Amino acid sequence: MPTIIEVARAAGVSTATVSRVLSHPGRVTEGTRLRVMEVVERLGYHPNVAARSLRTHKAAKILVTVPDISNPFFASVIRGAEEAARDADYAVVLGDTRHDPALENQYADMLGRREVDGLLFLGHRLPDRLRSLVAKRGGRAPVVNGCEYSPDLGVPSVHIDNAAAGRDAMAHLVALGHRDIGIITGPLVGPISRDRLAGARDVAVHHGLTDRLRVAEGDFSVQSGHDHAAMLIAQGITALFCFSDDMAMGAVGAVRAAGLRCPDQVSVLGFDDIAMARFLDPALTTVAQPKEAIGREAMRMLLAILAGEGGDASSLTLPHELIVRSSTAIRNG
Amino acid sequence: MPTIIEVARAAGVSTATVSRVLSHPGRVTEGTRLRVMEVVERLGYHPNVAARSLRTHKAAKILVTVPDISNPFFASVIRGAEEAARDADYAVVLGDTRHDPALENQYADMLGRREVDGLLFLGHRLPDRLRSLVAKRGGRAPVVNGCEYSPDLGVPSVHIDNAAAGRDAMAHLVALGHRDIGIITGPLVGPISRDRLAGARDVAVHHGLTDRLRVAEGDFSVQSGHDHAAMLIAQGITALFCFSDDMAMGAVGAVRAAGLRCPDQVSVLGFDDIAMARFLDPALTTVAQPKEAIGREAMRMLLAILAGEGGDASSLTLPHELIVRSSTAIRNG
DNA sequence: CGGGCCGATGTAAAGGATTACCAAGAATCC
DNA sequence: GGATTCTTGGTAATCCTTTACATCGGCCCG
Repeated sequence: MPTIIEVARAAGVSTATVSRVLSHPGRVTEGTRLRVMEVVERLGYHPNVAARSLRTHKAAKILVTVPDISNPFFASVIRGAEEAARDADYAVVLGDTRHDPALENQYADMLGRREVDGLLFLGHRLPDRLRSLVAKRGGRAPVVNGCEYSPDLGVPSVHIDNAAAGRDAMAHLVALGHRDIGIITGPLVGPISRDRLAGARDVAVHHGLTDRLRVAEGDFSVQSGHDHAAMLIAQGITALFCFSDDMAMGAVGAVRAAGLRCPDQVSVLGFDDIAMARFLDPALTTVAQPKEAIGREAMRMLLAILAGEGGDASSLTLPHELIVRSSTAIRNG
Repeated sequence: MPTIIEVARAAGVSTATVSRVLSHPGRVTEGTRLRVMEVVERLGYHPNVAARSLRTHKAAKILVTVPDISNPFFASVIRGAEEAARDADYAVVLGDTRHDPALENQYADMLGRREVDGLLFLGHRLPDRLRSLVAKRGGRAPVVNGCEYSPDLGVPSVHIDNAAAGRDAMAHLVALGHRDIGIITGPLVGPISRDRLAGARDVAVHHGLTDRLRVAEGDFSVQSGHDHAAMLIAQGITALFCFSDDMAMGAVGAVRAAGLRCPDQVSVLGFDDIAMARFLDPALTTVAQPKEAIGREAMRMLLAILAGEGGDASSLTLPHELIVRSSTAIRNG
């Protein structure tokens, strides 16, 4: 493992020149550049990142925390984030927090240790440790949120218009003639679910269905979708709006388990449009989110903050789309 | 951002003592330990990782590369790996290589730059850059593979017995009376698919079905499962063995699209037992892999190599299990 | 032809922690 | 009580790069 000193010696130049060849090629003569590069190749030299990081105060790493990596929605967001990071020569450190605030804080400490340059968090909770940092530096703190939008957090974020999405979904079910509608939300501590629910409620109110709306709080997992759906079906709903495709999938299972058919007797509407949604039976009607774009744009926003670009970074709303497939149908009877 | 020097000054000790308090608490008196810790807390001191890493030659990071993070199987493996890493105070750097050898190599360079201490790769390709390293250090190189098993790679690995799994799955279909069986493999360049296929072939040969077996090479994605299944169905098969649940899901869609029913006219058998397999319609018969355990054990193996424990690390085979649900049934007519 | 400038390169000082080695005081033993 | 061993903690070298500043020619211009 050669160091810059050995390269310098072998090339007959100083370490400063070697460093410049690698980091600021424009600052050296073409001749020396070639001479040094030849030695670099021959010796297989790679600058030691710890030394570089110590000197430059940059880690070239971004921490991405996610509440549940086995949720395919988050996996896609991460993919987008990773791609954007790589394009800018940053690496992604992954933190799977399993919805655990203690783990979220533990990971957030990496920012304090300067182990990473920034944090992109996909949950809804801003780790306690970061409160003061964000309070002090506001939109200039190297912290960005993906998916959730809560202005009071003081952290820029990339997301869809969840209230509008909730309205669109609900309006679709109402338009199909459904009156007894059940909703399975995600954790209501998060603005995502609250906004979607608020949107859905708007539509219910507008159609005088306020009292007939049934709401259950799920956790985005297949299992919770299944369990809550079973309960709501027993209460006589004819349509279910689930805040994730995973839960919708569980709900379809519950419909069948109850001896009913989807969409004939119970319509099910999901959220996210994960890859397999179209291949399910019935193919899932769902609200598509631009998953990779959310990750990509959130990462870009974070990198822009790190580069000191622009004014105070603010939030970005990306478009969603209701995709009608076969899991929703006109109310039967 | 205080440094160790400021802490030392404030506590009235030398930097060496502060360092010892933090890294080797046993080497100092309880009294000084408390005194130093008090200052550490008060100042909010965190050791700078770049400096530590420069000095100790350890990055406390492991690179995990995955061909496709949006594949739920890999997501689960990563979750297990991340957990094991965290338990040992290592962080996970994520590399989504998208099956691209160039990206695999780019990520592998992180090992050369000492940016990470080890590599856990979940694909089937050992990056070129690592060839010589592995050739030289064999099982002592900080490189471990998850899922795939190829002895000729010279890299320790954690996996199931894919040949046996292939036999089990095939035997199940044959026992149900199927004779015209189609197989949709993953990329055949990888040993996973080759081993499973070999196992399946064994059973076919044993039952004199060699000539009736139809094999198509997929890529584990839902879409490829759908497309290849459509083709095989047209050739008259009555059962399909897919090497991933995603592909099985696509295959079930193709069965329906062909106007047939699963499992009545075409049985479909998957692989992995992803979370939603049981909630699909029909609930998927599949070969379960201990996904998180694979990740966890592979990470532990890697950490053991880094700790210099044990002899040459070798491979570990974890148990698989055929889970019979409703997507496979006795051959009809 | 001399001074000023500019571009290319070298010199050396950070950057912040760990730890080998050493010194000094305390405990132990005969 | 003096020699010896253990503890405890300090001194300072070291890990490897980056970069501010210094230097040194060469070139241009008056």
